[in-house]
Amino acid sequence: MDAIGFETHDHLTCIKDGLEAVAAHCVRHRLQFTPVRRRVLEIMLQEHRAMGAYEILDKLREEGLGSQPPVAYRALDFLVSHGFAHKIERLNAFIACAHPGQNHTPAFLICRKCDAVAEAHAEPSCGMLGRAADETGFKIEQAVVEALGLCPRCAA
Amino acid sequence: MDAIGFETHDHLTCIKDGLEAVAAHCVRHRLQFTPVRRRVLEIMLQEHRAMGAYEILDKLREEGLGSQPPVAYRALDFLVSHGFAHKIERLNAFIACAHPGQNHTPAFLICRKCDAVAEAHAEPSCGMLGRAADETGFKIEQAVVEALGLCPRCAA
DNA sequence: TGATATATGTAACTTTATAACATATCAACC
DNA sequence: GGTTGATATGTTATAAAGTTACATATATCA
Repeated sequence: MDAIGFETHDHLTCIKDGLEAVAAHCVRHRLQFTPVRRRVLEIMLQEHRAMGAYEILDKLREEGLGSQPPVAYRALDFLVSHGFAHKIERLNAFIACAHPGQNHTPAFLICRKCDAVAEAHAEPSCGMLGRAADETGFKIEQAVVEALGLCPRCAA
Repeated sequence: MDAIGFETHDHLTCIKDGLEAVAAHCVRHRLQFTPVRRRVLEIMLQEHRAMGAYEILDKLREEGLGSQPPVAYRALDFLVSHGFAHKIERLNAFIACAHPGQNHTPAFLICRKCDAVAEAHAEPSCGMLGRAADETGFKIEQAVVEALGLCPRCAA
């Protein structure tokens, strides 16, 4: 319910905390937080915006961490499948999760003017969608919720 | 709130009614419902499922109605921008609208097993998303709501 | 009928994503 | 501590999705 992304904040802390939270989660769950995976997450945390896979790949390439698409896509698959990052379907882009580790259904507010993305929380089983699913007998496992519009800054 | 798509129905009628509703809407609004646009909508109504742009293009090509990607994408842009069809972001695919002409915010229930898609109705300004938007001052103009899971048939 | 806007035809290209297979590294058991 | 099976990376090639640009045609309306 809290949206993260349109406010100023202590960015160094947010990068550090994000990385540490994921690192800790990986230790607890015996997941391999390898250099490429770590760096991809760090890049997304640093940029703090939705980035295309090839844009991330360019950064990896500069650093000698991998130069071919599968390197980026595999790291992103890992991060997304464990909830450390999300794919913004509407933008074909990826963004670091604002609540890593916590089991949640993200919803995004995407500014069409400046491309800023804020992550909010949506409960798919609630509301009209949940009701429609119940009525038809559909079992929701996952949900993509993306709102497009104008962020506070661009609306002003 | 009503989901359309997981039930059996009179399909010939649904194709005919869909085309007629769109044709009438185009007349009222002075839109050009050209042969390619009409045929693309008809293909989607006939198949009654989400189809990729290139899959639609293949059919057009067989019929001599156009052979290059822009032909399909332009027709789809027209149909989507006027609400006669929708893009399913998660599938990079398109589907005929179940309520053509009516101003609405569609929500989709997508079966991950059989790829069937049902169109329901979602009000983006309601619920948690609307609340998050209000709190941050974000102005929602459009929303993508797509639930993934199992349709009644595949769940059984 | 002429001017303007809208739609189509076509070639070339960009962006996004995956398949397939070889090599390396990890992890955990004996 | 080496062996083995699973997991991760490197690399080539290719598939799938979408756009640009520009020429031509058709519709709309004064």
